[in-house]
Amino acid sequence: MKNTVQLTVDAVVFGYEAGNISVILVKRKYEPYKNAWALPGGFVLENENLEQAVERELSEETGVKINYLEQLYTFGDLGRDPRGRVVSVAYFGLVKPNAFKLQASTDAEQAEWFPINTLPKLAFDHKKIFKIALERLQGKITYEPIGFELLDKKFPFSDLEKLYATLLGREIDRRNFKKKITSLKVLDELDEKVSKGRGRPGSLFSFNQKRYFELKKEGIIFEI
Amino acid sequence: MKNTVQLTVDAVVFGYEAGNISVILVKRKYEPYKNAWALPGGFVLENENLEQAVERELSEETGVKINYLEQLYTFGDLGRDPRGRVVSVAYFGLVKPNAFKLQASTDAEQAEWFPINTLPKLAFDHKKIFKIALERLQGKITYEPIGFELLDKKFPFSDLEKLYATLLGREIDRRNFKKKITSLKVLDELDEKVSKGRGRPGSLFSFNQKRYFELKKEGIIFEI
DNA sequence: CTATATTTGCGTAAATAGTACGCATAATAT
DNA sequence: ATATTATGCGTACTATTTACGCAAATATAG
Repeated sequence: MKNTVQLTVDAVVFGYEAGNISVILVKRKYEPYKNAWALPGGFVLENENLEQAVERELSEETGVKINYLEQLYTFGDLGRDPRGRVVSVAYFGLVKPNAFKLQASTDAEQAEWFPINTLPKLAFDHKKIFKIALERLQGKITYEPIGFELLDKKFPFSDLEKLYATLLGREIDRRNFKKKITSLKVLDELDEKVSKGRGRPGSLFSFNQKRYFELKKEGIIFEI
Repeated sequence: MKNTVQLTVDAVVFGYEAGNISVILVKRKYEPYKNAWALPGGFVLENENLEQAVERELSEETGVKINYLEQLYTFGDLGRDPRGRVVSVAYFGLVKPNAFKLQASTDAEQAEWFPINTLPKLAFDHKKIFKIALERLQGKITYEPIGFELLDKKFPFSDLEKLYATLLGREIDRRNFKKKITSLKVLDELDEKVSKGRGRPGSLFSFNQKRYFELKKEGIIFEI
């Protein structure tokens, strides 16, 4: 029998609502790092795949319904966990706004959304994992469509625009942005209008799923 | 003590020479898959990081001097290894042509370069790992400069052109390609000329390292 | 009730980048 | 000499991106 290691999975799950990008953290119940905030995750069981492990841990610890999940990176440095050689396979997840409500009721392990610019101190090397996940999120928007996994089923165009502006960290020209998105033919304009208080009410849009996943497969290059 | 797994690293190392992209394979000496070809790799020792493990295995099994190495993906499905629960962290590597000579002398484990379109049957799920690595290689050339890690220090422009044509799997217009590369200011034209038998001799070029890594950092979008 | 602020929606001109070629030049092979 | 092969430079055409003007529909302040 060869030298063995303990294997965990951790998830960086992003959500977007009202111009804010947030991430799910859980408060640890046990040592090490008892009471510290950490990414949801835990040990992989002997009869489950890595993806199954992440989904199980997410459902146990946060109750959130994940909309998109992909492997991010594997962290295996010596000394990253005081319990010994623990290697963690990190995942990257996105959820839709309605999942925001779910977590409020789930207090089993105390899970909370934190806006990404006001994170508390994190356990283990989770700060590093989070940073890499954020880079991935920001990188993704330049080479594939994003939004379907983060926005509600129906949304005003300005929601999509704000999502991009937030992720890019700068303003974008609404008119050119709309032209670009329109040329991709990825949005369906609905008949409904919605008013957000002041200003002219706007149409609601939804993603055309077929077209959306076609684009994702092709790998669009999306220069805003 | 929690449930544990065995941890391995595997490397998909690409090299490029004379219009051919090749990958290093080693012939297995022991069961399982004795005498089958496989990606170089092996068990991670208890006192080394993942990167150290790949570099050690590569040097032990192939003697090749790796020029670039990044983590690719982690494979942890149940049943991927007959020895039990073995999780493999795969790496993606690139080497320069001069490393081609090195391996010829290293027969310890019998390591060989195989052109990527004439691979033998591979052990474990290494075919799948290879496929993902190849996609990564092909994907990389559209969003960051590539070539420095694969070409000799000095090379005629046609080498770079052929590399791109090979990776893209189609012909490219030399004149437009040169215009594009020139506009990136990433090449230094040397005074030397080189003749390849027939045809007009061409200047030798070298990558401007400073500029090259700047571009890589920015993440260019490189539509050929 | 009117004026102003706010947000959406449509359009057009200028600048930039990408594509498709033509053709001269410098070597080797016949 | 003449053909063949590979390099090198240029130019016209097309598509995409960027910058910005302005009208329309609503809420709110006075």
